[in-house]
Amino acid sequence: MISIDLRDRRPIYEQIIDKFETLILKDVLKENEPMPSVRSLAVQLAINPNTIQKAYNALENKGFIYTISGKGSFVAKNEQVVLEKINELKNTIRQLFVKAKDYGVEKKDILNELDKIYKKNER
Amino acid sequence: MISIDLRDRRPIYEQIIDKFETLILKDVLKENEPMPSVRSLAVQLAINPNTIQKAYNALENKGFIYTISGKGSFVAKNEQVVLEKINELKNTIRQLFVKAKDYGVEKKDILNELDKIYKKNER
Amino acid sequence: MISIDLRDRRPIYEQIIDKFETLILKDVLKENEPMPSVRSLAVQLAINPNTIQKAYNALENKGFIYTISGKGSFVAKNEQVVLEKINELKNTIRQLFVKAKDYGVEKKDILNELDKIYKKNER
Amino acid sequence: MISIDLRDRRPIYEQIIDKFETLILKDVLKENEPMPSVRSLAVQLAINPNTIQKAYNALENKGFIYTISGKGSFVAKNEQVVLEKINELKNTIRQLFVKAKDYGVEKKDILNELDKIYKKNER
DNA sequence: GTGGTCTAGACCACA
DNA sequence: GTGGTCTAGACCACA
Repeated sequence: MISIDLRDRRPIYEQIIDKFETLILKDVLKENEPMPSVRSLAVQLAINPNTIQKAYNALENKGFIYTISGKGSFVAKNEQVVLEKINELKNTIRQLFVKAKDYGVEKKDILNELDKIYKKNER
Repeated sequence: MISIDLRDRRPIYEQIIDKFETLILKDVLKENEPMPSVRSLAVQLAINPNTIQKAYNALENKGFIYTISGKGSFVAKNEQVVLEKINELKNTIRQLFVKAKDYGVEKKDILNELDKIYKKNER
Repeated sequence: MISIDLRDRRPIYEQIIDKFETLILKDVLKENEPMPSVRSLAVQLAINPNTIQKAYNALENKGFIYTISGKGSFVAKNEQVVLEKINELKNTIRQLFVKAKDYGVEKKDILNELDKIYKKNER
Repeated sequence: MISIDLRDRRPIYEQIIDKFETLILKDVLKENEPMPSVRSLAVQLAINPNTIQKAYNALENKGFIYTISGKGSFVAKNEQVVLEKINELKNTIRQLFVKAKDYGVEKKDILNELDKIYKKNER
């Protein structure tokens, strides 16, 4: 489910956070579903448990998971977190549009990219 | 011309690289124009010359500037580098479109953002 | 494994880059093998860690090693890098052949040198 | 006759030395022929006269030119210098052959390169 | 004056 | 422990 790219320049715990955020936002991991235990994931990825713990703590702080001590961690996915994340994404996209315009990229080129992803008559 | 944001989490030398890349790509700095000297920029930004040097080396490796030892550094801006950079930008944008679709963002929302930057009837 | 020649006119960091490139291309250092840590190599060669760091950064940029921050650096050796390096070498040799011809060196003299290295009936 | 590549990473005076050595060794500049005056070359190349002077001094030290004060510099080309230079070149070539063998380049590949320069039945 | 290299030494994030 | 960044400061070659 989760894999780590050692060649990736980002720190491991950040990659883990990112992977789980994506899985939760894509609804692959549903609300209240149990997260893999810190230990099992550490073994599976051949990574120090401290690193996994650090990632889980961050995910909890951000509101993506909740922990019941003695039972484990579970997917939280409150609606507010999802909206925040989507807004953040829109902002990033808008900034890149500004950059693109500055560099002389034409509007039609971007529309072209957009149509590759959202097919022609899709919403 | 150049300023450093100490609150920015990125390292100083990376901010400098980024600033100059943008200035060169936006054609604010024209081909063969002299770059500020390492020392003068270091004084102006109140930063150690080694840090500036590191940024300039990276800019030279990437093909944005060329250096004549004993004379200074100058804007290179070969066409290939510009095209590469623009392609890279388009790729990033496409990946974000995929992410947006995955998260359930609708096409019209993105078009909306696009029209904020490239006004309605602009190319 | 690695040694520095202080009489060599090339800067220290360049010598280090060169030594490791050779070890990797000769397959003395195999893929994914750990590189000596920056600090340990600095102690061993009695050289400042910054200088080693500079060499390792260059090796990473060139694709010879990859770095996991907090864990260390490892031999990358992707096939493309090897091929590039070999091509570069062939080009250098060809240019020297041109120079030799210009200077009036005869073909048999070069063949003679070649046979000293690749023994008579070797491939 | 002479041109400088500002993008070349080698110092200017070294490029000048190299260019003249080549011209003399190729017999383009014949013995006792006058060298361009320091001033005229400085103007022509838009370079500081000190830099030209430094190159001429080096060429004189190496035995490629001789100077008659008040009259100018002239091509020397003594036979010994030529032989030294050719030997140096052969050594460089031999070292590259060793490197090539180490990297797994086959003998026939090098012979192939050689035949590109010295046509098939040439001496 | 200009860039290039190097040292000594510090502090930080990450594993 | 490991790499990454940065400072202060020195010395050198080159123009």
